[in-house]
Amino acid sequence: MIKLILPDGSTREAPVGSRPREVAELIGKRLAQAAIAAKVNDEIVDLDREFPPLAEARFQILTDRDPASLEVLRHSSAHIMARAVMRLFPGTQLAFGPAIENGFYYDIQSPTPLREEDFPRIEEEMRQIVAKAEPFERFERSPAEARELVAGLKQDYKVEHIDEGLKHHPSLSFYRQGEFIDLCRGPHLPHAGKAAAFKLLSIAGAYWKNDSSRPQLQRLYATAFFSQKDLDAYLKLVEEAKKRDHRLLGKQLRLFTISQQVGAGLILWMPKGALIRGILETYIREELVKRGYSPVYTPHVGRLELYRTSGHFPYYRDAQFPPLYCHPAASALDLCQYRLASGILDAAKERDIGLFLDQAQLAIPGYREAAQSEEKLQCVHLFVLEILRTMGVTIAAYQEATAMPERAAALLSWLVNQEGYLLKPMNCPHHIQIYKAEPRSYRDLPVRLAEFGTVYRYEQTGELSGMTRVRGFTQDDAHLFVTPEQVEEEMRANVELVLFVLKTLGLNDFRVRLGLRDPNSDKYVGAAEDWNNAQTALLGIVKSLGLTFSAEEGEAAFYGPKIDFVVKDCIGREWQLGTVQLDYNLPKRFELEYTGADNKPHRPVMIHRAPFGSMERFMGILIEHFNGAFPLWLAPEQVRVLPVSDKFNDYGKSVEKTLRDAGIRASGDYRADKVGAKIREAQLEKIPFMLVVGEKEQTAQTVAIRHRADGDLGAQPLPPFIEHLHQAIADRRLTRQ
RNA sequence: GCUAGCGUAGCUCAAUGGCAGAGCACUGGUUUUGUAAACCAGUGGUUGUGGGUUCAAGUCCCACCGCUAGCUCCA
Repeated sequence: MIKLILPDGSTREAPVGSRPREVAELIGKRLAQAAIAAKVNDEIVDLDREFPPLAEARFQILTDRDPASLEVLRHSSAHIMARAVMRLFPGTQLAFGPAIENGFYYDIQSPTPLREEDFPRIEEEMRQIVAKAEPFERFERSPAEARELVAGLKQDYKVEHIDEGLKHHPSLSFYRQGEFIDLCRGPHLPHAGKAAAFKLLSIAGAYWKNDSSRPQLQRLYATAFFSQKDLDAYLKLVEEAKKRDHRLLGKQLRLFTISQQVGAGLILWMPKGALIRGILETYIREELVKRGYSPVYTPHVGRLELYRTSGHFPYYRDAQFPPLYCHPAASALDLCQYRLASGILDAAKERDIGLFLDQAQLAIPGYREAAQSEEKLQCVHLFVLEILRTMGVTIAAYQEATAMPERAAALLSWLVNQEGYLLKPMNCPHHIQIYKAEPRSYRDLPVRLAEFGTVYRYEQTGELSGMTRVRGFTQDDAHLFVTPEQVEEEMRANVELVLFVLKTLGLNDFRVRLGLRDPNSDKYVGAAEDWNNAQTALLGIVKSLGLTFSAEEGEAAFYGPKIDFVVKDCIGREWQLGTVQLDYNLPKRFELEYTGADNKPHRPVMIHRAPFGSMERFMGILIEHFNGAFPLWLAPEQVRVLPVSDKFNDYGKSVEKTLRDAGIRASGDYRADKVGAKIREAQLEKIPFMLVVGEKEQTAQTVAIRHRADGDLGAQPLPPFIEHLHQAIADRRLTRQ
């Protein structure tokens, strides 16, 4: 017998080999009917799963009121969807089909690609399946039997998955639903009839096992609820959220624009957006001065050699605007050098570099057809010789070299002597040169150099998105050069600065991510010991500040670990805003020093940090956060004066002038429109205050105040109203009161 | 970059392969207005770009550019 402890504390005995469903029936018929799944200790299991051989366990029947049931429903809905697709598109291969935050998906590969037009048919087929209310039956097989079973079903991805990941499991579970059998861990609904409300949402590509070198499948996104009412409410919520989209509001409120003529991913800040940005910059600049930062200015380009030294140019080669070389042959030779230096590559890397060379439009004769070996390098080599000959360039060391690495080195030594520039992808190398411009003593540290530095990164086309992912952006950047002893205090102060900034703007819905190195990856530079020290230091800081955070391997920068502040946009995508990063690597690469108290040279540690992250992304998120209704201190237009008719335009203009003289961003609407129309327009522009002026106000020398959210607030003389505005602005108030 | 979809006036959207349209905005006029849209008239287009099929292309085909969703990437 197993002793079950129910949520209310009561206990029940259940024989070994019995199932949750039987217990539910004993408790009550209605409960058994409403049951979706059960929770045994902390595990969610099928109603028909035998109890494990335990002496006692916490036990709970889950109904559609438990949030955990929703996940079960969605997982089962994924099976139902896959079954429907299999019926309509015979020969479809199935991959993974999990429940996700607001629904579920299934990755599939059908002989004919699915399109959104197919959704109604699929949904209809799903309804047919649901109407039959067939049970989900669980059974187990050994890995070898399981492999045979899925191979017999002609499910190649499932076979591959067993071979790659599951073959060492003692036993694998399957679920059968009518003719449909799927390898699956479960748990599932008792029967398909419980899947009351579902909707297919979108279709997109997704790589098999999230690996871009593997085949790309079709991912069908959908969602499911226990009732149509819940589904409708969810869909409505999504629709409402989409109205906050900064791309939409940015256009409506004329905050920014993107022109195809200027280029994709390049933000043009319109006057109103620029005004808000200016206020934010002033705000943070004042804060930095208080905190001992030194503002600096540096150019938008730098010598290539600088970025070779920092590592940015070679490391992010394919995510940068092409280098600007003065010599006409240098761009081509640079690409050839890059390829030669890369050596012989595996298939995945060869594909990537091939794509990169295609994108750079470097057509090396015979390269594509050449075997994946020394042969490809030979093509590059012959191409280099051709360039040297036709362009009249002599590189003696190259011509003399016999081995490919030697040739790559010879080319590089020619290239580094060429005049070449890079649009700066990072500000740190420039700030480092300012640090190096004078000898530094331990007494000078920390040196804190701050700049609104504009950087350029050639993001993949598919990544560009409004203001949140762009190709040119301005970081509210700073680099701190500190002694090892100062690291902790300075890191802490910067994390606190980020928290302060977020709080000022009411951005409370963020998460903290501790980005750590993936020890199995080769993409990180620097000594393991430095990494460990840095990571331990960061961990200590987030812990001591009492922040809830998630430590994530593989999320570090290539030169050091970081603490990121991540928020969600209106459609639920996550974006990194503020960041604080620790770096032992660049000080080494640039041989930074300060003189210690012992009169000997020491190496400083660098901290990279940006509380907003990028002005563009921050602005995008802020637009959505405020739904375009910026608080008074940020509103591009704070007050609009609305004369009731043009008889009162003169009085309106005097009110407007008084406001402007008091430093308020005010305008007036003196068109021959009714006041209702003027109000409507000001409301749509989300202007915080409207001042209606007519006969009464002119006579009494007052203004009738209307707030965009709170409506008519009655008449008041101008001076106290201005005083109120001044106070709210000074306090950076987020609400009217 | 990849998969799927999309691109018509400043904005939101119409238009069986058969004369490119509406509303809003804008301009001019009338109205003199009291808390979310007064009325009349007018301007506005090489249908993203370039090719092709066709008697005829916004519509069909190809390439490129851009946008959207997701995947991969993200200093």
